[in-house]
Parts: sequence; C-alpha cells; structure tokens
Amino acid sequence: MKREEKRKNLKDGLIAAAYRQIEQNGVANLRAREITTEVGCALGTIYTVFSDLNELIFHANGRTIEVLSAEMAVKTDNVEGAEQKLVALAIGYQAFARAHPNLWLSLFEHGMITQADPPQWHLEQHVAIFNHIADPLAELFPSLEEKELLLRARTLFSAVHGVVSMSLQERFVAVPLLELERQLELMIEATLVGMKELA
Amino acid sequence: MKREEKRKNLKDGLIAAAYRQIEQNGVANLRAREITTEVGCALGTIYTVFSDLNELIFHANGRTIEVLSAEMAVKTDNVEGAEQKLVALAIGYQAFARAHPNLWLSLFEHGMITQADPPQWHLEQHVAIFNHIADPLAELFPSLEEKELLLRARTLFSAVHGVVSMSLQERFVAVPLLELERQLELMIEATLVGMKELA
DNA sequence: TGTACATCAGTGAACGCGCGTTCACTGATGTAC
DNA sequence: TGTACATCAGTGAACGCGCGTTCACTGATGTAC
Repeated sequence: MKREEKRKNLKDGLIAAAYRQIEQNGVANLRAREITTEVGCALGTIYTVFSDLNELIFHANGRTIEVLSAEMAVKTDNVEGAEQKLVALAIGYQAFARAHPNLWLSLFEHGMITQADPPQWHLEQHVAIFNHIADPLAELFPSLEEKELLLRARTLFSAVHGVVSMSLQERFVAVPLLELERQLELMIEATLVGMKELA
Repeated sequence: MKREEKRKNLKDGLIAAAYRQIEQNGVANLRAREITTEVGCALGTIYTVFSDLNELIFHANGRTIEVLSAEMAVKTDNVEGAEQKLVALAIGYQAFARAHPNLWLSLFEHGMITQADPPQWHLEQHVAIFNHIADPLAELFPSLEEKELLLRARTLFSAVHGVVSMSLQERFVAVPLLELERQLELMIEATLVGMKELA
C-alpha cells in the first residue's frame, strides 16, 4: 500500500468516524479524542490530516450533503409532474431531517454558531441542493429568467427548511408527521397556484 | 428601599446586562463574569438570583420576545387589509432579525444547541407570536376551524422564518434587502391566493 | 540485493486556558425586647 | 429610641474539568549508491 493511498484511507476513516459520531451525539458533543479512539490512531493524527477540528467537521458535513443530495435525487425519479416533484422533494427533505436530525442540524448549526466560515467547496455543495428545486420549478414557469428562477428556488427551499426546522425543534407544540406533511404539501401547492395566478 | 425591591432591581439589572451583551456579542460569547462586571456585583450573585446561567439567558430571550412582539403589533396597526397585514408582519419580522441578529439568533440557538429545555413561561411567549399571524389569517379564511387556523399560522410563520433565517446566514449568496422583501411578499401573496384557490 | 541515511507520518503526554459553579465568609438588614 | 441577636443577601477566591492543540520524539517508508 502506497503512502498516498494510506493517507487517503486515514482521512476517509477520520471523516467517517466524525460523521458517525455527529449522527449519534450531535456536533456539539463531538470530541477529538473520541474520533481518534474510534479510528484507532493517536490524538495528534487529526492535525496531520486537517488543520483543525473545524475542517474535519466541514468534511463530515460535506458527506451529509452528498447523502441528502442523493436521496433528494431518488425521490424525484419516480414522480411524474413538476408540481408533484416539488412536493416529493419537500417531504423527502423532511424525512431526511427526521431520520438524521443531528446530521441535518450540524449542517446549519456549525458555522452559524462558531463563526468559522465554511470553505468554498462546501458552499458549492449547499448551492447544489437548490438545483434539485430549480429544475421542476423551471418546468412550471418556463418564462421566468434564470436569475428569478434561482431566487424563487431558494425562497421555496428556505420556506420548506423553516417549516421542517421549526417542527424538529418541537419547541412549540409537537406536530404529528402526517399533519406536517399535509402542511408542507398545502404550502407548496398554494404557493405554486398563487404564483401562476399572480403571473 | 425594601429588600424585595432591591432584589427585583438586581434581577432586572442582570437580565438587562445579559440582553445587552447577547445583542452585542451573541449568546455563544456571553460570559458570567462580563455580566456581573457590567452590573457591578460579585460573580456569585448570579447564583443567588438564578439557578443557572441558562435561566438568566432564558429571561434575556424573554425580553427579546417582548420587544419583537411589540414591534410586530405596531407594524400591523397602520396597515389596512388582512393580506397586507401578513406581508407587513413578515417584513417586520425580517427587519427585527436584521436589526438585532444576535438577539434573534439567541432565540433559536439556545436550547437547540444546549439541550436545556425552556421553562413553560418561555414557551408560551413563543406561541404568542403565532397569534399575531392567526388574527389576520382568520379574517381571510373565516370558515377555517380554530385548529387548522393555528396550524396554518404556524406553517406560515415557519416559512417566513426559514426565508429570513437562510438570508441572514448569508451562507449562500447574499441577497439584497429589496430582493428579499420582494420574495417574502411574493411567497405570502402566492400562498394566500393559492389557499383561496384550493379551498 | 543489501546497507546507510534521510524523510516524514504518526505518537501521546503535557500544556494551557477558559469558564461555570461553589462555598466559607462578612457585613448589611430586619426583628425582638 | 437603643441594644443584642439572627438572618440572609452578596462576596470573590478557589475549584474542577473538559478539551483543542502542540511538540519533541520514534519507528516506518522511501531513496541513493
């Protein structure tokens, strides 16, 4: 096994362990020592691969986006009709957030709390999610110019994110899953119908 | 000055200092020592008034909700028409978040990050915000039953919150204020038109 | 293929420090007579 | 009104500990001849 290859394995292992531990305990409870214990290397090793614990976290979050992104792609494949695709995306997003709350939270907590700003590659991953939404939206509103389309995709995504986020906090009264899905569906369909009407 | 009165002043002073410091530096950077220094009392004093730093933070956040709530009430007073009231609320919410990002963030960070769950009185304050929205919504949809109305108010609030939240993170491309307000307005109006249409 | 040397990945004990919380103390406030 | 005593708000030095990061070291890997 070449040096380079070994290095790659080490890096992947660290990311995988961080990912797993974020999923289990949340980013706030992620500990450098626990990661290296799981991987079976020395504490200092982290700093030979990453400059920072932060950098490692960004990589773990990157993996989360990949998984989320792939899942969103699958959700739309089996669905006919742009409108229904958007609903499926919202419900898929919600499902992911519910299934992996800590991974999902980490995406937004980290960097919002710590002021460490995310590296460029990570920002681009985030933006990629918008495209899942922009595509069906473009089908529905073919006359919209590119810029406006992206803006609306972003807005729609943010709205869905807000609803999911609020329900996951369950800070206010907890809303049952079916209720939540109905609200998401209602909101999206109403928004789309309204946009058509207003156009 | 009676004992009781003095105690009240002390408590208010601590809350005010915490509030001010959260506004300036964010909850994450709030320090017990800084608070007591500003107030001019001993470090231990905090623990004669509150059980915890957390409890003090919840009180500071409570004040934030009061201010936000009052501001939202003002926003709707001068506006005619339920639909326009809802738009005004959204833009008012956005304005508050922009003007006091740290206070606003603290409302959602705290308790989401730390797992300390908020006391009952604080939860009720949060819920009170929904009522600002439920009122004009009831005007528009008088046939909706109470439960469904509150659910939709909650959904609408969450959607607005999501859009504001995402734009404040400015994690993705920063969106200029006017653009953002236009999107909020568009989203709300489209949703309302759509809801009418679908009813 | 073998030997000597250089490089560098990986080690883990130790550092450092930030900070919430505690607790034995003291001085002011209130009470009893 | 004054004195003695009890209570308790307020004090702040000290505790404790968690945890990211460093750095002098070592042993494995690669290179030169």
